[in-house]
Amino acid sequence: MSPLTLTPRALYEEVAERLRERIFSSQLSPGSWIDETRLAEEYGISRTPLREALKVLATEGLVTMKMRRGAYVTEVNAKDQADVYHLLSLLESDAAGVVASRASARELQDLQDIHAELAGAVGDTSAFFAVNERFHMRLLEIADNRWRDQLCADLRKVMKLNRHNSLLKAGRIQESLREHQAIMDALLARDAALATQRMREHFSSGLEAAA
Amino acid sequence: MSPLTLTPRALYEEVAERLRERIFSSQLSPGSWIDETRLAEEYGISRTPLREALKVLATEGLVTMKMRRGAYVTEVNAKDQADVYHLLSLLESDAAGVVASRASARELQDLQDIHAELAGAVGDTSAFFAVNERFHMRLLEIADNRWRDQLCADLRKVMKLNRHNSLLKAGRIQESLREHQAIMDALLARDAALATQRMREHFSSGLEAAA
DNA sequence: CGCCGTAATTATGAATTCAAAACCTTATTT
DNA sequence: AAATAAGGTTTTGAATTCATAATTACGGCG
Repeated sequence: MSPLTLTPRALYEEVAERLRERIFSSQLSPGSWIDETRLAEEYGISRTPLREALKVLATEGLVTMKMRRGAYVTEVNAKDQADVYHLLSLLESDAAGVVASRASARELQDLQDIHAELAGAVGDTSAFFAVNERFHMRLLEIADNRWRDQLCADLRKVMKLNRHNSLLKAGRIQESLREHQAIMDALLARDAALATQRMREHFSSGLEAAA
Repeated sequence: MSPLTLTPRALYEEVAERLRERIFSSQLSPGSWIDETRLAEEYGISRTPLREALKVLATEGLVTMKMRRGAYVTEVNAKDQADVYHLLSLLESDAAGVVASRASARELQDLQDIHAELAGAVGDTSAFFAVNERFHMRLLEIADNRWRDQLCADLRKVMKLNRHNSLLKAGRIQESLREHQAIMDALLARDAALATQRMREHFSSGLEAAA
């Protein structure tokens, strides 16, 4: 069976995504050599798209290419995680401020609807996670900066794929909901500075919970 | 004795660099299609390393890959330009705050040295540009977040796609120098909030000058 | 017993080949 | 004459092949 036959995205992108997951879940451990031939065979593809994916990952900094000796997994340590989280917080907090200033009434209503869903999903952890993700996504969408969207998506991948540093701890659901409420209040009040600050606090407490 | 000089970096990197130059000099203009076959022939190489280079550029945002129709030079409209600039401002301003809080005396001295160089290069526009670039680079380096470094580098490349929106207008040299001085003062005073604010203002006036 | 030099093996980097999708031209039909 | 269907051409994406660098294995030698 070939799981890669029908590809909505380019093959090299698909492969890059799979490799990222392996890297962040430590199936490909930091510092280790990446065996092109073995992986290509395992995925049932040739080395060509795999090598393209590796070069993409090298540009992203996840992989280090050594001349004539192949690709090695770059180490993503605790500091890296913290650094990425910091950037995510910075970008999304700013987005919250933009939304508070410029969102239409309709868009704020959208967010409020999602927030209501979130409140209703307190019992179901995985549903809560999913709705939470949607809230943040929609917020970014409304902030209307496709470059930021891309950056945040990439950064979130880094965070999400490390199982030990989930963006949202199970035990924090009630607290997280309250923080979201506070953010919504600031957005509805059109207070950009407050929305920014509360989003930053939201991220900040997420970090403490992860520590 | 050293054949390393013949292959200082990988071929695909060399090609990527050449393509960047062509893009920045508008020999490859935004929106235009990139003819793999023609370019490979022109460089006297096969399509394989050229395609690898294109994928790297796509990751950087300079090039857009369209499924089954090849590579196109990314087109950045005025809004894109503003959006990217906003992110650059956000990230570098935050970096300035971090530097103010955490830089060692030695590192601040480094910045001051570069700043002194900058002051000495007021007469030579291209030298001023180069030193200015170095100042910002060094600041990021000291902020010590390799993920941000990468993001900023990529965003700056995207800014360079539009020749008319240089990050630093020739006519603003004196003003720019004063702003750098103000930033340095805040850094030396270890005032993170002030450093952040002044860096944001520095970017803000750059945007006005570009408009 | 260990060290070095050389042959064999393996892996990388790049060219070439190949299948299929997109495109372009042309001719046919209404 | 316009629309469109057919066929041929170009171009992309990916597999395969090939040359060379690097690593390993082996054997002779000190």
